[in-house]
Amino acid sequence: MKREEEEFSRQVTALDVAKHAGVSRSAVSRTFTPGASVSASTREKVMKAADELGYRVNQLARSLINKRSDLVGIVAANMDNPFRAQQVEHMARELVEQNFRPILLPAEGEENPSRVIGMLLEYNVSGVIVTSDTPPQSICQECVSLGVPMVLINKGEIDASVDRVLLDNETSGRIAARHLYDKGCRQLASIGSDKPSYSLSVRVKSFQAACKELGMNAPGHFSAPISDYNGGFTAAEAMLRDMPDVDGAFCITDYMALGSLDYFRLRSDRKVPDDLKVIGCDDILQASWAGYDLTTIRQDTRLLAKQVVGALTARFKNPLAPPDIRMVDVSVVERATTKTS
Amino acid sequence: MKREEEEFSRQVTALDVAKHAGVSRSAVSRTFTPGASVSASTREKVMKAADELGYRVNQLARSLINKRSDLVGIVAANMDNPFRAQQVEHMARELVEQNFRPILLPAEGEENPSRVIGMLLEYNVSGVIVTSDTPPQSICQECVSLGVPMVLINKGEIDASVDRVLLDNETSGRIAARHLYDKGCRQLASIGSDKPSYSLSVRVKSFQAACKELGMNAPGHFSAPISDYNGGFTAAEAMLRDMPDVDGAFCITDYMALGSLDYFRLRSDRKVPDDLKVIGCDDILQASWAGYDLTTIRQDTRLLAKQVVGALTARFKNPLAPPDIRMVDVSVVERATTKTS
DNA sequence: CTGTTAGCGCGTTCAT
DNA sequence: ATGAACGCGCTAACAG
Repeated sequence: MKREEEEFSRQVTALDVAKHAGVSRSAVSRTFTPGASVSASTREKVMKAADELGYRVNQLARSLINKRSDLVGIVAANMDNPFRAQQVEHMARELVEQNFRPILLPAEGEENPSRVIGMLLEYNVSGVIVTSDTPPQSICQECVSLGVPMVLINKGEIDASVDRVLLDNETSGRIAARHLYDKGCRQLASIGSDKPSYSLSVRVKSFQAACKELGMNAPGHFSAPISDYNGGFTAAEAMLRDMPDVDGAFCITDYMALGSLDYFRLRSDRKVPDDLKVIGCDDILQASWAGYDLTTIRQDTRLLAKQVVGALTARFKNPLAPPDIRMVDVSVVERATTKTS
Repeated sequence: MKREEEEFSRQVTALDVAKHAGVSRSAVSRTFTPGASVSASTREKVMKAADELGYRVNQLARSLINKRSDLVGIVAANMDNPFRAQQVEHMARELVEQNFRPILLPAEGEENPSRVIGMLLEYNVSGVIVTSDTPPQSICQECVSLGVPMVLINKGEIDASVDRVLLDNETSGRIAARHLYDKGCRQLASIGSDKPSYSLSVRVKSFQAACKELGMNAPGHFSAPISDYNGGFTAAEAMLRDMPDVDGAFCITDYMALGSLDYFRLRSDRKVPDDLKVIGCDDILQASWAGYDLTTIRQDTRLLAKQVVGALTARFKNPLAPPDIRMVDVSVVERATTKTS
């Protein structure tokens, strides 16, 4: 079935197959073009010849005509964050599933954005997905102004007419406040980042609003330069110092929550959940580890990925449609850090 | 400088630039071809016109001629493992740096390998990088038999004539044994996976050999189905049950070590490092977290990435060279889990 | 339903 | 150094 003799010869082309099958080049092309009209007999002949020769369509040549490469750029940063890594993996998986090819472009802030832009534009990517704490503005603007379909994940501050997928941050904050309240906490605080992204600041604001509605004192807010483990660690320290009577904390990401939990356990005398209850957001894998067992608000990254790719394909079909904003539902996963004694 | 009026018009081509600059199309082509001969004056004219029109070379068309797409497939699985995620990120970064485009293909075991192979071959990838606990054999074989340059990371069992980059697993195991010995441990054990990859089994074997050389009892070995957090957790349980006098453990990956540490802390009365010392391997980010503070053997993923891309480019230059095997040095990072009291 | 023809955007001869 | 012509592998529009 397979012949391996021509390792270093030129790749087999549609013409080769055509000759071998005794048909025309177009017949071959049509056989491999989804919506085409070929008789069953010729199709069979072509398939046989193609199989014997080990023929594969050259998508590069095809996309030169179709004007769509089916390449999709994933611009991602902060992949040390487990949530981000999982996001990227599921996105890539979903893209492959839908017959797109994910090309991964790591990009921290504004580090060599021109190179990334070049990769995107010179390869005629069909679309771009951006997921990053600090999305590279210049990349987004360039794509938008050139009409390259783009989907932003959990970004809201960019006012441009761009498709977005975001989890229900509004509800997340409210759920967090409500959950802590139900568990008997009355002195709440939130732990976040100095320069929060849109998503993260919405979480804090809705958390604060919900606290007010529930008739609690205005919650404290403590933040660190970066929303990672160390950030959670240091913010937790600040919290206990400046707000000693805190009895419930909402960490805007699980990644920070892990740091906070370790601070409480290792550097303070507060016992979680007895003296202090903690709730996070994202439901990263680590949250379910026995060492943390963190109550959190789940974002289903698999669903998120589906929504993102869905938004992208919708945009392909209708490039002129108004910007699409999709919301992903959230739900509480109750674990040990908010248990009542 | 930039003109954004033609969002939905066809992309600007080299011919457009040629007309605009009053030169021939070849002149434009030459201007954007690294090793070409163009006079400074025409080059300047071309550049000006290109800039005004927002021209960018169409790499897809270019690669149709060059027969090299500069696309490099990264076939990766188990990206929940932080070490793997970091590896992928650094690889992608290095590839972009070297002007390749990483296309990310998540692949667990033998799940739809034909789709992945299609993505690789139909897009004429210049090369493939494989990193996975369970590398999809069929993909590798297909690529090898078709002469697609491939680099395997930390894989050794595949005998084919393929380039490989591996960290010094041999030394890792010896260092682990020696380090535990130096810290006063005498009853050692290793924690690993039921079906270890090449790398992981070498680590265990060299660990055992080193124990013997040091005159210690033969170390125990305990394993779990998967080399992840939960695997480390359950293997630790088995270890304490079957080998109660153990005083030093070598976890073949940090990912497992985290699970083991949590088991010791939460489900046993052994104190680390007083009753039991632990050393891991990889130096993932979590190992440095205050909650774990794990002594480990570092693999520099940045360096690894450089080696991988280096091996790939070397292969491009000389397709017929004998298989290249590159070793990455390791070093101990001493933290709390092996401290002496 | 089939084969023929004409490009897609580009690099590279081959003359000048 | 420069322009004209050709071809990379493929699809689409056109005739039969």
